[in-house]
Parts: sequence; C-alpha cells; structure tokens
Amino acid sequence: MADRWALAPAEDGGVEVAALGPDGLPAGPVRREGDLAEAVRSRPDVTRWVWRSTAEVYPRLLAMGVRVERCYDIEDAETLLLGHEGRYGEPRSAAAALARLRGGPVPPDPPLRAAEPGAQSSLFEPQGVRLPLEDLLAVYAEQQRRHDRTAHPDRMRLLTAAESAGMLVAAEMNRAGVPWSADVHREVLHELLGERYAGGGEPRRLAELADEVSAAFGRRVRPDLPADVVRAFAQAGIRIGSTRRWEIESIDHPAVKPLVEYKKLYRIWVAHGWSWLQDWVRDGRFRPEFLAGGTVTGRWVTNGGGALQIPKVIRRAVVADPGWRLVVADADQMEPRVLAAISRDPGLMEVAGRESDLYQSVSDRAFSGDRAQAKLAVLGAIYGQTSGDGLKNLAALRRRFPKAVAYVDDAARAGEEGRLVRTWLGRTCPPAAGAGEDAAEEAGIPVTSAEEEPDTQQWVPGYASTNARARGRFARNFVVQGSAADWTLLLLAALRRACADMAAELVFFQHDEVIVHCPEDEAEAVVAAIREAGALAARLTFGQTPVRFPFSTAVVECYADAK
DNA sequence: AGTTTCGGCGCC
DNA sequence: AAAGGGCGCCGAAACT
Repeated sequence: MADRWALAPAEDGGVEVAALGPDGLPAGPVRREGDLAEAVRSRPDVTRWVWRSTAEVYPRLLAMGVRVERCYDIEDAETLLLGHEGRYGEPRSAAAALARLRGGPVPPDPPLRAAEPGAQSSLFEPQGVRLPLEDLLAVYAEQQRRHDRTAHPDRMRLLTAAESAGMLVAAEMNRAGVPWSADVHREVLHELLGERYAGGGEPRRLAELADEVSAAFGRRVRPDLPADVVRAFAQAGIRIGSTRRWEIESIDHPAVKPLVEYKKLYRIWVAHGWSWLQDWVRDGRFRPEFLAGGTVTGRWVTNGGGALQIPKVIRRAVVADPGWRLVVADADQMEPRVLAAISRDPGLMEVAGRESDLYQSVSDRAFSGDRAQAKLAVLGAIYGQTSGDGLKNLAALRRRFPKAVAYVDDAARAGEEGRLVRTWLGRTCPPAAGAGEDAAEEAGIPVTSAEEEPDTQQWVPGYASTNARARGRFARNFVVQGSAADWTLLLLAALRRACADMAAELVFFQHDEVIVHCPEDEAEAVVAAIREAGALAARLTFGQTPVRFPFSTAVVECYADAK
C-alpha cells in the first residue's frame, strides 16, 4: 500500500481518494467513496494525506475522532511557492493554480470570512472552491516540480511539509481549547476592577479612578479619551504629544498616578473583561482559532479572543483539569540563537552553543558586563534600531560578531532595494512589505492622494527614502523572525508526534512558547519530549549546527505560576 | 446609520 | 530613556 494518498471531499458528503506513488503521481484510479472520515479511518497505514485545504478537511475529521499523521496542504504550498517565485499577490487557490497550469482565466481568491465569538460552526463551513481530485492532483504534481526549481529544494519541501504540520497542530489546538477557569477569571476581575454596575458601565474601581483624575485636574476628565486628556494637561500648562504611558509617566502631576492605573485597568476591562469571558469561554475552555502561518513572517495569528495577547494577570485563569498539569515551555533567547544558526557567525555560534543565558555571554565577551545592554544591542541589531541605547553598543557587536550583523545588514539592504528576502527554509518576504503606502499600492489597494507625502529624501544621494528604510527594517527582522518561525513549526510537528503516544494535548502556542496539557504523571515525559523536539527541529531546520535551543520549562497547575 | 481608521496597549 | 520588528483588539473618531 502506498503511504501517500490524496483526497477531495465532494459536494454530497462523499469523497474521492487516490493512492500516490513515490513521485507524487497517481498510482491508481480515483475512487469514489461515501464517507470522508471512513475513507481516512480505513487506511491507517497512510502516512501523508494530500488535500486542498486543511481548514476544509481536518476539523471535520477531528469531529469524527479521526487524526492523521501528516498532510500536504495544496493551497498553503501554493502560497509559499508563489512567494518564493516572487509572485506575491497572485490568487493562491487551487482553482487559480489549475487555471495557471491549463491556461484559463485565473479566478480571484474568495474573500476571507470574519471572526465571530464562539462560532465553532464556522470551522465546519466549507471554505474556498472545491476541485475534483483529478485536477488537484495535476496541481500537486506541478507543485512538486516547482519545489525542484527553488534555490534549496530540500528546504522548500521541508517548509511546505512543516507548515502543513503546523496546520494540523492548529486544528487540533482549536478543537482542544485552552483550559480556562471562568470562576478564577471572575475573581481576578473583581479583585482588580471591583463590582460591576448595572447597565454595563464602568466597574467601581474604574469609576473611582476616573473621579481621582478629574479631581486632580479640577474638572471632569474622561481618562479613556486621549483628546480629553491632552486638553486637560494643556490647561494645566503641560503640553504632551500623546497620551502613551511612557510619556504620561514622565510628567509631574497628581493626575498621573490614577490616570496610568486607569489605563491599565481599562485595558483589562475592555479586552479581557466579563464580556470577553462571555464571548470566548465555554465548558471550561477558551477557544480561539489559531491560524498557522497567518503572517508574512510565518508567525501564527489567532482569530478572535486575542489569544496571543493574554495579559499576565489574566493568566491566573488558565488552570489545568483536576489531576492534570500544564507544561509551559519557553525557548530561551530564540531569536539571537536563530541568527547564530543562519549567519554561521563563529563567535555567536560559540555563545549560542551553550545553554546558558545568551545575553549574559554576549555581555561578558563584547561589553563590560551589563546584560541588559547586551540584550538591547542584540535586539536592536535584529530590529534595525536607529537610535537609543542599543545603538551605542552596536559597534562592539559588529566587531565581535561581524558575520551575524552582516547577515541582517545584507537583508536590510536587499529589502531597501526591493529584492526578495527569504527565511532559512525559503519563506519569502514580499518585496514591498513594511513600506506602508508603497506596499498598499503595489498590492492594488488605492491610496488616497491626500495622504501622499512627497519623499524629498528620495532624490538625495546616499539617503534611502523613508519607505525604503522601512522595507529595510522589515526585511532585516524578517530573516530572523521568519527563520525562527521555520524552527518552531518543526518543533511543533515533532512535539505533536511525541504527544500522540500519550494523553497529552498541545493547547497553546505563542511565537516561542508552548503549553501542553497532560496528566500529572506524564509531565516529566512531556518536558523531555519538548527538549528532544527542539533539538530535532534544530537539526532538521538548520542542518549541522552547534547552536542549541534550550527551554525554560515549568510544570504547573496554573499558567500564572510558570514565570 | 454603517464602515473604516486611529490611538493606545496587550503579547512575543 | 523611549527608538527599531511582528501581530490583534477595543472604543472613539472620522469618514461615507
């Protein structure tokens, strides 16, 4: 039996299936069967299912209790391949890919659906345009050839496979949900905000703080209205450019303390308060929708619920089931370690080859001993910092780690010049990304002329335009953040496989941090599995490298206790 | 009245 | 002290 099969759900609930040969070409006839889940369940030896869209197929399989080992998502691969080919923005649907292959009119992509609180049913709605399996297989075969034509075919194949794996993880996490205690959440809210008043107005503590702010100014001020706050300070003889916290905090005025406190609590109230709880938590689980590869850098996003921005204080509500634990694992200094792996800078690889604190090591070697400064300088180099403290030490960084800094500098230059920039595995940055209006215009989005700003520097020799510099910073960060995302995809894939042999379930992922929910007696095995998965991901992603990817791990009953 | 943008801030 | 990367979310403000 072939280990690779393809399937395409049909309109009537049936399914088409076909065995594939090692070359990815059909190894048998397309068969028509009555039931999607049964078609997969009855073929336990299949190690990879090829399908149009994981979002279309996998939630339905999971609902029937069927999991798959691996998959290949044709439309996701199409997106990655188009990007690699410098064809960002072309329609990415399988139907569009087929039209390009056969030479017909290319249909535009269907519009994305919007997020709705708690709308589990949306996960089961058919998305996109279905294609007969015969046609899907033609697209798939062509994609195999397009992989071969990339700069590093082995890496590109790994990338599409890894992101498909990420989509399986995301679908499984969406099904599992994040263990969430509504009672604890309500306790936290009551502690911070006080009683709620009828009518949905501000809770007690916010009303009190608003009164304190008003008293300090000697007139009624709405602290949640920036314009009102600016006006109030102006009347007090203090001019401010914005009401951002750092700016407010530098002011000497009795309104500052209650105002800053108000802004902090207001944020909790509107973004993670009682109505959030009502919308997103049901049956002891917070159910956001994770989307693998939702950003150009490959980082995930979530749709609804702000799952990647859960405030620290609210994490007390993330509580394991009785007898279960949360294994919380954070990759230590992930981005500089990734920079070491991709730049192959000898000095940085040596530092990143240890599991000990990378910023402390950098500080010991390059500076006079301040870890905070070393961290600022390293992150500043990755982010393209243009001023501030980080810049002071950039020269030292450049001397000590020349290849690493040159790597991101080269990416920045490529970005400024509009050239393609890729992650280690081959995810490609759109040439105009980070350019603001330029990017919008190139994507076909009309830009109002009133906002166009003549870019006078453009004609001054030696100066890049504002937009070009923005592209440079974007590209500089892209190669590091994106390559880190490459590694985390492989990490998740490996961890998922390890968890498949246990009761443990992956429930949360946030850039460099995973949470596994498992029975207490599995916790130590999960910790070990995470470390092994990280090491395996490093080998697979970067090949032979001395760079290590250690984790800080904690086995806790409550997420807030992990730090 | 409905839709889009802005300001601010949460997370990494 | 406050500049540089990526996101999502909310209400208010600004728009049509």
